[in-house]
Amino acid sequence: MISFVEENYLKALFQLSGEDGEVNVKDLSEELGIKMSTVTSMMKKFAEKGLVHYESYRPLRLTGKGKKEAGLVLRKHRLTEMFLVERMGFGWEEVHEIAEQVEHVHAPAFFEKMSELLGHPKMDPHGSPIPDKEGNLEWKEYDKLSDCQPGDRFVLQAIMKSEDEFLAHLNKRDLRLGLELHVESVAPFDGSMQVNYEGRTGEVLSHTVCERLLGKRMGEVEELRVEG
Amino acid sequence: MISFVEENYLKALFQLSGEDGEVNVKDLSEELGIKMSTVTSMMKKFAEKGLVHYESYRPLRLTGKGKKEAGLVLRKHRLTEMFLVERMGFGWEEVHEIAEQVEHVHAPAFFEKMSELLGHPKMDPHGSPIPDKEGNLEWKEYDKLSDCQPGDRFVLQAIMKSEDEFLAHLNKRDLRLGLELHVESVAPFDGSMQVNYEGRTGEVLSHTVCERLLGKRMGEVEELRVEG
DNA sequence: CTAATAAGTTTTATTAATCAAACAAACTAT
DNA sequence: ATAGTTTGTTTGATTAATAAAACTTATTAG
Repeated sequence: MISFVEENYLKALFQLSGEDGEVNVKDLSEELGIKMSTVTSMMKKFAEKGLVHYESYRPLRLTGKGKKEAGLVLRKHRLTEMFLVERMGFGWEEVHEIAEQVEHVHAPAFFEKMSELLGHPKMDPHGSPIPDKEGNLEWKEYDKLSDCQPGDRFVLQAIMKSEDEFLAHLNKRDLRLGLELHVESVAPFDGSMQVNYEGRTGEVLSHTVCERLLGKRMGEVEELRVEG
Repeated sequence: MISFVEENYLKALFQLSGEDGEVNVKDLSEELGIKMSTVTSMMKKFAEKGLVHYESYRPLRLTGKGKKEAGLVLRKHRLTEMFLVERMGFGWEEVHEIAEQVEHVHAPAFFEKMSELLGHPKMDPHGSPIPDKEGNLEWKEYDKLSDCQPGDRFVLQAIMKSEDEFLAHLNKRDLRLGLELHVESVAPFDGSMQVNYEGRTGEVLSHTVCERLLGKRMGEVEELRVEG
């Protein structure tokens, strides 16, 4: 049986995984608010259980099994959030904390019922995907904001490597999932972008940030293209 | 903060408390499926925290604070059960297990929302009372089946000192909350009763059992009485 | 290329929850 | 009342999750 604590490690590993799937002990430690020494011991246990690939002094990587288990936790979290909003009348701000608790309930029928009552959603309302019953997450092909051109519109739907510090950075700029951005200009020198969105005008985002913002790119003339 | 495990001890203590409020270490141990030695140490900790009155070799008794905390756990459990049935479409048989998990969620707003959506019920559908937000259980004045006379009707609404062995005894006889019994006869010798209910005729219940079955007694002529 | 710094690991220790085994008190039945 | 049984306690050990401190490896800035 997978414990409360283990579920939290798994979820954090999953969310900190970037494109290469690598996670640093430090980031994991900070995300969970737990000392690195503790994380190291836990990761050795996880390696024993076949949940992560672990080698001393190298970054961590979830195994297939680890990804699946982590996906199941994320599924419980996202279904709970949606259920709280759509069926119980909570506001989106309130639900994260509650879902952090409910996601650790061991009762598959409970979450399947939620899924059923919500019409088996594959996405939450912000476009974040909900893993399926097997814990598999369909990684839809997101575009990166950093690949956009001046004039493009872009809907922010997911975040790569969402550790707390990064989320705080986005929060300070009122950037949240579901938002539509307009790319104003791109600096050829460092790849930083100037964008407009919901009230904010001329906000500058560094290339590092833009690379980690995922979503749907809609070029200026997209609507005019002919299919095929 | 009160832990998962502690909440289970509290709920069990509450449910095993009889009229005198006393609970044996043995019963608690069996109810929880935990060795007596472990229970003893835990009860010392509980005494430190002011949750039980503890003296070596004497029965346990919840303190006021203990009763309150236990009441809050029971509230979470009962509200969850009702919510699962009335708002999520589960059957009554399925919900106990799930509620055993959900009751340990630390999120007051979650349970208050359930209560609100259910119209702040004071009773669950079987007549078991739901403690209020402060954990206080309004001990309505139940009648005991053992105080009934031949000819009386009696609605079973609660059970005193509900340890597993006793519940199994009731289960074997298809006795469950919400049932209406008819008292056929009472043996003057040992106080055992012969009762009829839902299909069963002439079922004999010992005095010991009848003393622990609580509910509403409706004498033959109750309806004819004048108020005051 | 080093020296300094950052990241990661090891070792030792603590706390919570548990059990087994040995022991002690309380109850019971003749 | 006393022997036998049941109930409760103590002690010693175990496992999971954690931290502090000392140590090692990796990265980076001159």
